[in-house]
Amino acid sequence: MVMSSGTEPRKVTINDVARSAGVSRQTVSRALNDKGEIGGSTKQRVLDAARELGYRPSRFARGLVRQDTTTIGLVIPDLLNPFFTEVAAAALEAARARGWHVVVYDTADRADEELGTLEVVASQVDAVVGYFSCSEDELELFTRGVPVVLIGREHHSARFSSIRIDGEEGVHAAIAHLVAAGHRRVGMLDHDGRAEPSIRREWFTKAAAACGIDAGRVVGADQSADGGGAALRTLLTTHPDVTAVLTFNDIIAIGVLREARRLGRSVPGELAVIGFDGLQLGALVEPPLSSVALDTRKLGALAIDQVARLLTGTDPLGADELVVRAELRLGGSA
Amino acid sequence: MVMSSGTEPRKVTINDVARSAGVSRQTVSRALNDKGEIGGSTKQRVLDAARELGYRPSRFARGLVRQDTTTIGLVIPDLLNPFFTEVAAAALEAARARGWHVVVYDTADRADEELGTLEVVASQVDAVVGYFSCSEDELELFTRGVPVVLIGREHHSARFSSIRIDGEEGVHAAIAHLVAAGHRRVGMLDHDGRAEPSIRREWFTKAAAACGIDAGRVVGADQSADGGGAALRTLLTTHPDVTAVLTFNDIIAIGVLREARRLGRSVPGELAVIGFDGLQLGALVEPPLSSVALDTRKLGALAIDQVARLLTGTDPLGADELVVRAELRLGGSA
DNA sequence: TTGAAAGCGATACCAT
DNA sequence: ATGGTATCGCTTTCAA
Repeated sequence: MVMSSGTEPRKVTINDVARSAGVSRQTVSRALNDKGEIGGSTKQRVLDAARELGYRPSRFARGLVRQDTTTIGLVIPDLLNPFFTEVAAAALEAARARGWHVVVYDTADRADEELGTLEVVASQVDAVVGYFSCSEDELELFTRGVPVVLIGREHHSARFSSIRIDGEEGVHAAIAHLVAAGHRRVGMLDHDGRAEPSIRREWFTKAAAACGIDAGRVVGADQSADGGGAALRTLLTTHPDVTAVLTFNDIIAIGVLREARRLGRSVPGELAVIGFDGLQLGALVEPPLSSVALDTRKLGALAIDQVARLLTGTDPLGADELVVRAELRLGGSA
Repeated sequence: MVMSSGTEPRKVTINDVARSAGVSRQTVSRALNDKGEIGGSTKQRVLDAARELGYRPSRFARGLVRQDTTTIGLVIPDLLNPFFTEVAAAALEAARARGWHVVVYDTADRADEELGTLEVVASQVDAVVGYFSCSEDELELFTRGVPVVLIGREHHSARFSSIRIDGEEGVHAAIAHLVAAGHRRVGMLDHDGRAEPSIRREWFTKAAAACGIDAGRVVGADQSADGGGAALRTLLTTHPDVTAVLTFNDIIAIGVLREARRLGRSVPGELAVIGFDGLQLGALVEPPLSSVALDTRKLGALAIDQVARLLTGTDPLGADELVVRAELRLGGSA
């Protein structure tokens, strides 16, 4: 265990162990892998030699010959965002159940570095799962050959699978709930879309129409609690008459709750709030957040399941099965 | 790109590409790795063939020969716990800066599976970082040869490094702050220690003594918001006279805030609350949580830094440098 | 510019 | 029970 001073601790290989124990490589291999067909004393001698030398089998050499170990890459925009944390935890759990390894990459919302990351990721894993902000063409280019499963984003190329989030019914239920409670002027805090309005906003618009209320009170919000607070102020300025608000996600909603408190506006009395995502975090705030809730565990599990099918070649799930439906979960904020 | 039906999509190797392009393996290698010494047209032909066949270099074969790519294993008890999320995010960021890959393992607080996980982890990575509940002997046994950096836990064996969390001053500041505000009966919600009281409780005891107040009002709490709420009830039963409370961590403190609200006890008026960890989450609740705050980014960065030293053989940081000091950060809850 | 051959570090298959 | 040899897929070194 003592290193000869001045020497680089060069990697100890199976050959070193074999030599030291006075046996052949294969015997070493047998001893270390608990295969039978080896004498007890020999085995012990090998094990001792291995420990003595501090031998660690190379995962590369091993992976090269036994083509098992599956590793998937999980790409997340921001692990500090509780929603992604939940998805990541779910994916980790599902992968773990299969004995897979998961390399996590937090792209830190840096779209500029995303492609570079993606290329590296793709070269290191058997499949990629997650959220990407780049175009499909770019995705395709930088993940050549690797199965890719997108979460919460539609795909057009057949190269990809995606887990769709269907919040249409849930949002409808939310709006219906608000309307039933007497609300007529319901606002929405959408996310700060770079371009088009979000699909969640479309659900809002549709539900509003179905419930016979106006859907024009919309402002954009940065995806953070602070962003939610700021957006609420804007909304109350541009549309002082709103009595309820639906938000793009729970983080924004939580910011709204906080801001409402600061403004002295009681929730749900003077302002009803419904978020989207159903984060566990929503139960910690006051009042507990009502939300169009997603089953994040199912989200992660589905993604991993689809990866498994893609990897093994067994019939992949169809688009209709790759859906997680959101449903209204009442807290106390609406 | 069309697969002959009925055939297993057997792995495409560099040889297939070489054959298809009518060149040798090494030429293919050159083309793919952007080495010079290759004709433009040849290169293009190879690239085309590779794309055509859907060729992906084996990461094992590649890793075997160029011994670069470093992968570290991050072991976390529960990714859904915001504290560990923050640490994980920090470690990911630090690793990313070095171009390392991080395989994340969420042991889901299952001590029974931890050793098995550990053994697998150790065989798949170049170093291991994280939180472990097993003994050092077990750790040593199941991570033979791999550098290990423990976070927030002392080590005795020289085999390990650890990042120490020093909250002594911070806790002292917290207690001093409470005492200065007139509090004399300060309780503590420690974690539900399996055995000894936590080190954080020791800090509390010490600080209380220094400030001349009693440190006997302590009850254990499960590490969750609900646990914090329940513990507060217990505390108020056993020690109805407390006017302030320090908690083992922020999650517990947040549960306390919620429970206090339910009990109609105003914070900080009728009950001052100070947590530990300084989670970002603390800013989202009402009132914003005062906390003995840890620099989680530094925590992660230090761990990764030490791993780097261990891996390269450059002088590792000493125990005195592997410390993250906590400091009191006032929110509004105390 | 290209190719042949020699590893990288392990396991598997077949002898003995 | 043990060892020899081929092999996994790729890069590097050295010739041509």
